[in-house]
Amino acid sequence: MNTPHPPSANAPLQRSFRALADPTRRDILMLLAQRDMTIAEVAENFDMTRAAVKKHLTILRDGGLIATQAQGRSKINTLTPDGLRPITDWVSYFDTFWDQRLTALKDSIEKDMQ
Amino acid sequence: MNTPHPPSANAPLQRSFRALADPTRRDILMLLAQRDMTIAEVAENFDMTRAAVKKHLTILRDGGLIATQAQGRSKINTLTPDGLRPITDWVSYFDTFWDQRLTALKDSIEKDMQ
DNA sequence: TTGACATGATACCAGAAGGTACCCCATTAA
DNA sequence: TTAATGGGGTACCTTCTGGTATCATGTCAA
Repeated sequence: MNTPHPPSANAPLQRSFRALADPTRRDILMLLAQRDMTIAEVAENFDMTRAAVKKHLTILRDGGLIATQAQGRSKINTLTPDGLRPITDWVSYFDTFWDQRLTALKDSIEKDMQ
Repeated sequence: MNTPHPPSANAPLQRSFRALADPTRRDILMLLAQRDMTIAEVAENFDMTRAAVKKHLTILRDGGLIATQAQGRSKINTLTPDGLRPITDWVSYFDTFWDQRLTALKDSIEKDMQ
């Protein structure tokens, strides 16, 4: 077995991708992109129990996509500004590899045609 | 329950996110970004059976991230050029919502300060 | 044709994931 | 003080997921 590539062995990255892998969680992010909400408010938008929504929020929090601030007995869930950073970073890293490969391929074709 | 947002109710998007949610599959993508490989060649790079790698490749294929071309009794796995498109599209869509929200927030603060 | 080899397919298993139900704690309002 | 309300935690269930083992299929070479 080879050593895995640095980016994918990255635990925070894994938590980010995991958080985005569920459609309900992506919906929650869209809701919170419009305004901050308490857990109960988020739960009103879904056909599942508050406990289930809470689990999703915890996973989003682990993925660094949202943050929580206590306010009295309520807890406000807020989008984290740079929460998607690990994802976009991975995508650009990947694109770099991919581009290098395409460039190398093009070069070798050009060399063959000489 | 509200109607889910269009982007997250999107089945291809879900398959893309699901494909990227596993670190092994992201490693496979990195490998294929460097050169095309048969199933056996990909499997050489991991400490798991060929069957397991095959499953990962199938999921990557479902996610539109790789394509397969038969060559004799081998099957070459190739990266799909625009495979990450659903992901990047979702991210920009999300950023749009987020930006609108930030802009609205800034406006209301400015209004309050008048 | 026969054997070797790359892949495909299926059954099966253990653990993770998404969900519910239920109970407890803290805070707020009457 | 008391009741209602927002939230946390845990136990439990079902389904999905990642993995193995095993057998079947197709293709190439001798």
